[in-house]
Amino acid sequence: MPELPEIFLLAKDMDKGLVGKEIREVTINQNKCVNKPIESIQKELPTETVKAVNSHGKWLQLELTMDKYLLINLGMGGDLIYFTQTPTEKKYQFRLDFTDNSGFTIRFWWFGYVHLVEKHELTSHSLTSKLGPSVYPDLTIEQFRSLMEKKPRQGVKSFLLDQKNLAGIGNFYIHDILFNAKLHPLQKVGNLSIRDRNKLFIAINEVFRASINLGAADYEKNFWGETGGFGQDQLAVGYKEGKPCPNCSTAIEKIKTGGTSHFLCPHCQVCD
DNA sequence: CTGGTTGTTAACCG
DNA sequence: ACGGTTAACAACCA
Repeated sequence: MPELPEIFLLAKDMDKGLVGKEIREVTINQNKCVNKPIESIQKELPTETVKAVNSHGKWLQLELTMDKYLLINLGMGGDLIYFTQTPTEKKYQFRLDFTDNSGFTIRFWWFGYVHLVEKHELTSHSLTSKLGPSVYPDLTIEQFRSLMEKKPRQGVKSFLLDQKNLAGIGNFYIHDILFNAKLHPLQKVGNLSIRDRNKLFIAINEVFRASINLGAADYEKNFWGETGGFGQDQLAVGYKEGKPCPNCSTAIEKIKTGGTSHFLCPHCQVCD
């Protein structure tokens, strides 16, 4: 559940369901996803209690007692699912059991991370300390404008996907965000008018709000193991090569933008 | 068997 | 230094 809508909802559900629970046991089936030896994590985590769960972009942050933090990234596809007695999922890389016999399992489709850090290490943690602000729901238009002013030469797609600028946008939602703002992915940030910048800000909020309202992406599972209601049917141009643009009926094109492909309407989204 | 993919980083190039 | 492009990680699907 890699992008912001999925992680945002997961953090909310985890905060609702896990605060106050005490960790009894940790199971790690893939040592590459953790940042310390398995034995030291299994020694450190038990007796810790969950204080709060927050999200930052595509990262989950479990705040524990004793100033420890568990930082989780589900990589490219993956789920984190709650259980009350025994896990509902059979395959998992990471599992946490609480003293009340509930717990959760984490399964990565591709590579993900579960890092245990001290509070004072948060500012030096290489994977999260350089993240920009989450794009939803608290980012203001003023912050968004000043971030863009720092990167005038970057292409707008590359700008939005770079987590050091803004945290949370990924390759699934980027197509419709740029379509809603009527922008070409390779347009330089510095060439965007004030109106373009405002439209882009609104587009990000519209797309993410629409997905969150439907329970996020339908290709991922939430904390309770249920899939969301936002899928390709809810997208305007993403993954719709050859279908008519909902705005002007021109056939949607699939183009290469660097290493990834991008779906756009060649009539509505043009580059200067 | 081949190619593509919702994420992230490092290495390389101009 | 900066932005763009690739490869690697390694799992699943068409």
